[in-house]
Amino acid sequence: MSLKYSRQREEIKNFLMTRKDHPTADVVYMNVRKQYPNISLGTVYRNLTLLADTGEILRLRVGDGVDHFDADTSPHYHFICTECGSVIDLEMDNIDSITEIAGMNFDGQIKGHFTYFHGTCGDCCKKTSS
Amino acid sequence: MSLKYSRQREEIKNFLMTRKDHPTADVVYMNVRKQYPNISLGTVYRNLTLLADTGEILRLRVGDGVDHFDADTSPHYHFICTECGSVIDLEMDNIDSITEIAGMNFDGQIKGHFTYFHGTCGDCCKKTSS
DNA sequence: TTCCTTGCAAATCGTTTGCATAATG
DNA sequence: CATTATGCAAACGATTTGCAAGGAA
Repeated sequence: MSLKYSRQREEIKNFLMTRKDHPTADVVYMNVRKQYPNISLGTVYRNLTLLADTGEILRLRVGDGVDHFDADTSPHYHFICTECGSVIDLEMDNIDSITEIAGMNFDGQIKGHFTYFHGTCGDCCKKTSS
Repeated sequence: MSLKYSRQREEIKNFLMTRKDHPTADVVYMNVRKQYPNISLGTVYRNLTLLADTGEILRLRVGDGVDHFDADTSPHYHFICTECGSVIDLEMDNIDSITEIAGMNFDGQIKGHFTYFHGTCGDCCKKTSS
């Protein structure tokens, strides 16, 4: 089952690369529709899944019940604002050591971890204090 | 909107306290039904949400698309086996320092983090190697 | 009697899938 | 030509909700 080119998939990936706010499938759909008005939500979902499976994009499960997607596949962490729901990249030191810490008293094999931070983002801090 | 006693809620919480495998709402429903055959799934969901909101239980979003629930509200971490999907408690040192690390270059306010470890559990390691 | 809780069923939401047709290699 | 991708609509699974009736304070 080799992949064949598709303009839709290309456009989906291009759109994702222009955004650093980790859009949901629906947001991708809304935007790609500007270029391809006939594209269907199903096609968007199929291609997002395809791109995530091949490792070209990341599927983020931030805990709000909706999947978010990220074209930046380099290792990094995310922050979710509990006020406005925005998903923001964090620039921080590597914390892979926690995987070792977790494995110390565990008899299985730990391969990695999913971590996301939560709190109030910069913008929402200003709104609240004003 | 103060809470009123309900046998169903009591039984749901009691059942959760007997399990350390972090059941889903459906599993809770199946089991509580043994005591209360007429209980509805809706009631189970309503009470699980209620108990989670009051902090009496934890709602775990482990990334498999289904919510899991935990009556152990003491701070601890979870491991999810990618083979069998089981959710297991981890006994490990505190890693709250990662919240500080994450906050160093961030202008918002980080309140905490959700971390899930994944890999192959002890049982599945044995199965695979045999 | 007030108001929270229940059971039931219908509704919702995000996502997946079947199918006939279109596009790619 | 063989196969993958598409659009559309229907199907799905988990969870939520409206409502009339039941139970707690």
